[in-house]
Amino acid sequence: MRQRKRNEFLTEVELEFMTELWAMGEGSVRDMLARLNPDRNLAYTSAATILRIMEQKGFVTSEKLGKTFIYSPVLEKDAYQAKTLRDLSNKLFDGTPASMVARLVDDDGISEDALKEIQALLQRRLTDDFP
Amino acid sequence: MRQRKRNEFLTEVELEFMTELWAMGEGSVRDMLARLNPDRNLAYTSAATILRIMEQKGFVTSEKLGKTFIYSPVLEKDAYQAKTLRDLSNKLFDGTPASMVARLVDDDGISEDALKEIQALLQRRLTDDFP
DNA sequence: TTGGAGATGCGACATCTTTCGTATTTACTG
DNA sequence: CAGTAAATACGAAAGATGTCGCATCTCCAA
Repeated sequence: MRQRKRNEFLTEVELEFMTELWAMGEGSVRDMLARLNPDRNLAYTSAATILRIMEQKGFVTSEKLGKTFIYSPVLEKDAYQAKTLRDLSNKLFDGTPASMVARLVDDDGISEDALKEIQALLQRRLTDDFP
Repeated sequence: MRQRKRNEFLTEVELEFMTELWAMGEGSVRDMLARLNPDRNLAYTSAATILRIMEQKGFVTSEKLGKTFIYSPVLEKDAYQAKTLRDLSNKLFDGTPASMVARLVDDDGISEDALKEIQALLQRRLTDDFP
């Protein structure tokens, strides 16, 4: 299999696909198409191509079942989330995660419930890990 | 001036430039080049092109001083940070900012002081804006 | 065992990004 | 007021992404 240049981050469409794959656990091209928004109108071959490239990039693996490839994520969603946050923190928040949370919390779009949830989360982390 | 298609997010290089522009407040092509890592070795015309395109996209404005354009950010860093976080939350964290903080806080790198600082900020935000 | 439905492989094309070289314009200075 | 150093404008090339059509391959049901 030809190896593609490895960019460690997913492109727009790759993230769209990976999100479904994380939710499904695994799936074929048909499974993927069934999950995409019907308005998406993506050709079967396009979806197949995208998955094939994602495999070449190392984001997914495949296993043949009958004549169909079943794709699975290589990286867990948690791990990818953490990696993305680290990258964003470095590139846009001077490498200080705290400033990232600060900005998040300052955002007008955030609800009171979300804030309270975050607060509880912090409280738990503080009492558990720094007693 | 020709208008470019507006993608509301900065590309890799555009973010690199915008970061310097946010730090400088404003600056010419020369100012930008002076701030980039010396190993970067970017041609003067490349930097000029990037800034021109950023203006076409609406990320910066310019003002002529003598024969030189002085560029300024249109969007403040805070606002762009918030926007980026909102987008990331939607695309990778099911639209729940709390899950984003959860992932962040699970990371070992964050200090107790940082956590406490955030907690204080949250407390203030909750009591001030949701009395 | 074989014909065909359905899957994969691949090349092509349009668009966007990043980079640069060349051509042109411009505003000081002598 | 002209010459020139320095700036801008523009086109092009190389690589990445997103999409699709066509060619080929492959099971399995009759």
